[in-house]
Parts: sequence; structure tokens; C-alpha cells
Amino acid sequence: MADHTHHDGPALTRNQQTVLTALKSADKPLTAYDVLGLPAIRKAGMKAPLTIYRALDKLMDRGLVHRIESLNAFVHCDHGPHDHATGFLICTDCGRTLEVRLESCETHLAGRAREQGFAVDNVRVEMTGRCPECAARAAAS
Amino acid sequence: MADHTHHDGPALTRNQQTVLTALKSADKPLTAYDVLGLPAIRKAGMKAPLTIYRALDKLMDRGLVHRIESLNAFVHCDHGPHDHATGFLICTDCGRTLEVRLESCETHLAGRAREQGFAVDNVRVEMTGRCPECAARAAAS
DNA sequence: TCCAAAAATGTTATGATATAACGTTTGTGG
DNA sequence: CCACAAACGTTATATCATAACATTTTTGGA
Repeated sequence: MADHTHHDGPALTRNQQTVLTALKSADKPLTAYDVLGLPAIRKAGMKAPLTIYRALDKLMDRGLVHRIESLNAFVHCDHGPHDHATGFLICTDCGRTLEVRLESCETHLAGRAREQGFAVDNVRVEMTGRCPECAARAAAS
Repeated sequence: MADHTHHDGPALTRNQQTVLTALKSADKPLTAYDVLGLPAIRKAGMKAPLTIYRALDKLMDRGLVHRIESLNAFVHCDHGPHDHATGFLICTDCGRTLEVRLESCETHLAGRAREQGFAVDNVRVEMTGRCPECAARAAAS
């Protein structure tokens, strides 16, 4: 190995790094405008929505960030780079999400699609419900 | 049986019926604004977005219409009333969708969630790819 | 090194999606 | 027939996302 880091393309730009750090610091998915409103983002000089969306697009291209469609929000990927589909568990009480791998399920889903003659290239799964903490809190009340 | 129809609540209102008919006539999902722009809708006197959204909300409550999150669009449910989760196959070429039942897969997905202590109440699956027609057309070119 | 092409960014404006607030009408049960 | 709830109309506004175009930065050769 010639280098001490694993490369998947060029280094992140300053904007991209700033946005990624912001998402990592958040404990739940943030909308682009949530990100835009963060002090760290303003300090970095980012002040237009497009600036945020552009950084998010690049981060998604690399699989470092995922979009939660049903929330119009973005969350950093805590599973490291991966090829297979992931699903998200979204707590309707606290808004936090949990990412789950869908190894076998992806195969199953894509199989169901193939039965219909459909050639799948992307699978998205979002599940809503209560996270363990919120379920416990609800049970206690 | 006392009646010849199966009831699941009160009859649809005129607005709801108009919107449902519009979605049934469409060959792919429509956004609320797509619906708003249809001649049949204008003829029925519906002219504000909120009018459409309200009808769509009620239709979704009854399971007669589904929302495709990744398209911000709505499609009528051609599977009749159902409890279990459904998935959508979305063709990235023609924009048409196919609804597929997820009987066994839902169990699997919810099981994965339960492993994490998550109590799931809703599962959404959206898959993009090419429908049989578009795949054939692409192969021919 | 320096230049040219590509990528990223800044800035302004605008497009697309969705809901708040509030008053009126309609439908339904007592 | 009345009272209540649901649906509706209307206006305004909130929220999410991209177009267009000029400028700067990065990068990869000559």
C-alpha cells in the first residue's frame, strides 16, 4: 500500500466536508435548510440552499449520505461504504432513524420485481414506528 | 347481505370521487399539481392545490390511493383494499409504476426492525429500474 | 511552469411541493 | 329542525429544490 488512506475518488471539498461533519454531528436526519441554518455552516461561509444541495449530491454519489424520501431529509451513512440496499427505521416520536442492511431482503425484493419483468437498479425501504427508547417511554406513561 | 356494495365508511364526496377518477384514468403517478391541471378537475370547479391535497388525504386514509415518496406523486391502488404493505416498481424511462404485494417480505423487514427493538407500523418500498416495455425498447436500440 | 479543461462555487432568481388560517357550506344524527 | 362535525373555498405563505450564468479552484498535461 502506497498510501495510508483508502481512496474512492478525490478528497472531499471544504463544503462537502463541512456538510458531512454537520450531518455526523446531528442525531437525526436534517433537511437541506436545517443544514443551512447551522452555525457551523454559516461560519464556513455557506449561505445559499444550492450550496448545500450541491454538497449533498456529491456526498450521496459517494454513499456517504443517504436521503430519506419520506422526510425530505438527509442522514450520514454510518455503515461505511456499501453496495447493497439499506432500509431506514424512522421513529415517529423522536425523529431519529436507524439504518439496517437488507442483504437477503434485497434479493427477495428484486426477485419479486423480476417476476414482473422489471429490471431493478435501486431499492429503497423506509419503515416508520417507534424506536426502543420512545416505545419504552410510551409504555411507562 | 343487506346491501349490494361493500362499505368502508361514508360515500366519497364529489371532490374525492373526481380526484380518484382522475388518478384511475392516468397511466402513471400524478403530482397534486398534475391533478390540478387536468381539464376534468377544472370542470369540476376545483382550482386550489389545497382542494386536491384534501381529497388525496382522504383517499389515502381509505387505502384507495398511495403516495410515491420518491416522486412526490400519487397513484390509485389497483389491488383493492389491503392491510399489508405494498412496494412500487418505478420505471425510470416511462415513469409508470407497478404495485407489488409484499406479504412475506413485510414479515421479513419488520422482523429485521424488531431485532433492533423497533416497533414498526408502516413499511414503504420503492424500487426503480426499467419496466419490461422500456427494457425491450432499450435492448432493441 | 503554465495553460486549458473540468469541477466546484457564488449569487440571484424562480420553480415545485405542501400547509396554515379562517370563514362558509354541506351533510348527518338527535 | 337544529346542532355538530366534516368538507370545502379562498388567500396567503411555508417549505423544498433547481435554473442560469458568472467566477474561482483544481487538476492534468504540454
